[in-house]
Amino acid sequence: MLEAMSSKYNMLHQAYLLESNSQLPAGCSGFTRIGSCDEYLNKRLRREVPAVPKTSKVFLVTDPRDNSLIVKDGFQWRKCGEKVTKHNPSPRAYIRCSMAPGCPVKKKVQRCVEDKSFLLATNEEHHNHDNVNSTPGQYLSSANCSVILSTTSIPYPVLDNPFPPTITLDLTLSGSNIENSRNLRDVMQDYSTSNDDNNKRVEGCVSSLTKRS
DNA sequence: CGTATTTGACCCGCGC
DNA sequence: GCGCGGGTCAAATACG
Repeated sequence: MLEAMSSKYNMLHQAYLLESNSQLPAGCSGFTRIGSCDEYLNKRLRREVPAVPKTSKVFLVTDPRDNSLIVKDGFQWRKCGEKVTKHNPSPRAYIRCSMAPGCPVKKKVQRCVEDKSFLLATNEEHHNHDNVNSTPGQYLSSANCSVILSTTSIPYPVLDNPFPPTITLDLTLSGSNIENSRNLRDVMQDYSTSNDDNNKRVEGCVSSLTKRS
């Protein structure tokens, strides 16, 4: 995960530099344009469309005052279990999509050990129905997400976000030859220079996660 | 009263 | 084979 994040950030950084020099085609800007920038940087990377993974992990920041583990992304979720794991005193919630009968989507949500404002949501399977409340994968304002790191190529935009800035990093491994020119700490420090508190919280939480990985 | 949530028991996989 | 930890299930409880 650390390698993937570093790799993706490096590519994004290059893409940003290229864009700053007006070398990118129109429409290839912003952090949520990962796929198109990726292709622009290395068109030979993948000719064939990779299979959509059945599981994805979303690392997001929520309001610490909000104790709910239900991620408000437009879908209707039903909590079906809760478990306290060994390495984390915060309970892990097991929730299922109740928007449509027979929908196989399951989600595991757990708070970070060091900073309870961070949530790690693990999605399994895919919805067999449309989301009538918003576009798929869209997190709503009540989730209070300010940072979202995704292991899928699907961006997770946030609406009416009171905690700027919002950033989505694609953590999907696009190849085996990953070059790590920057470490994760650099990534987190660079992504925003306007909010030191957020940076410190992200650093602490990421380091706690990487210690166990 | 119907639906959602909680909670503890049970099951299963993995490591020793 | 046994114990531990994670995931699921279902009865009990809460809530609108």
